[in-house]
Amino acid sequence: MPELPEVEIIVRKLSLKLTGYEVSSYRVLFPGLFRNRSGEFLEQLVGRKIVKIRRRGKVILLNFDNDLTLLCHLKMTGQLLLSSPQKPVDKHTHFILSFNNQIEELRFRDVRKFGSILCFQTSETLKFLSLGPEPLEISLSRFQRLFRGRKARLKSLLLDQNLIAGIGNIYANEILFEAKIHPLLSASFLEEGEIKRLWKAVRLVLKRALEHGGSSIRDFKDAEGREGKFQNYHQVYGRKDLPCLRCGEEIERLRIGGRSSFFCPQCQKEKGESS
DNA sequence: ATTCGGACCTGAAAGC
DNA sequence: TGCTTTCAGGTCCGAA
Repeated sequence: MPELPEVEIIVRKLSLKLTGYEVSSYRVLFPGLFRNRSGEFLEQLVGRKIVKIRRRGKVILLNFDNDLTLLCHLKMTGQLLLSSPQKPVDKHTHFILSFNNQIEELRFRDVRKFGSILCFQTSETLKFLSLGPEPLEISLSRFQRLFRGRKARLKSLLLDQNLIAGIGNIYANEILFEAKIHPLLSASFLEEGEIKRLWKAVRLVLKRALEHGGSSIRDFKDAEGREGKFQNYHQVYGRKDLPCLRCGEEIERLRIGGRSSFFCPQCQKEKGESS
């Protein structure tokens, strides 16, 4: 469910609330959540303090003061929720981290169970992450270099986390609309001006999404259980057959690499060869 | 080298 | 009403 803006919203709140807290106990309700038997490290978290919580792409990293890190990926329906320990635990809650300050605990909830947590040495972190640059930090010139010599469809490249980290299906669609580029366009056909538009669109769309607290289509909730509002501002995602908000043409839907792709055939003209 | 489909899961919504 | 099909903010793997 969550892409860069949603994950960032969660991380900001967790960082504010949990930094400095000391772990008092933990509960694993669904052991499959921990891959590579990394759950064996969990015992070492008890008595340790959280020193930093950060995001890299769509990944959430909780750093503890003994060189251990929890790496969380929410995949489609994962949630990290701050909750009162008194609140009943529902059947989709798979992991709970409790703190000495007993006012709030952290619960990992995930209906579809695609999400995962790894626990390992902080210094090993880089070995687990082969992610491309951050979309809000990359310079225009480096952004241009990303697409050099790439023949794949632009839409698929935007979703490639090794190329650029954090963009998912909603924002890839919205970014291409903002940049007025057809989703089937091969990256090698991108012109200089289009790349610049794309770079600007990436920044604009992600920043706007952040300002509106992310997109809640069905599952996304922030760390305090609140929904985002950016879904109310989507231009194309989920709007098949509805009029384009810019020109009135009907929004179309295609399948590209197995993912729904929404675009305006008028605003995002297909030019030349693309597939 | 790419691209595609399927797998991993559950549940909501749409279709009949 | 109820049964069936389709679809979903992600990624990984193996087969064409």
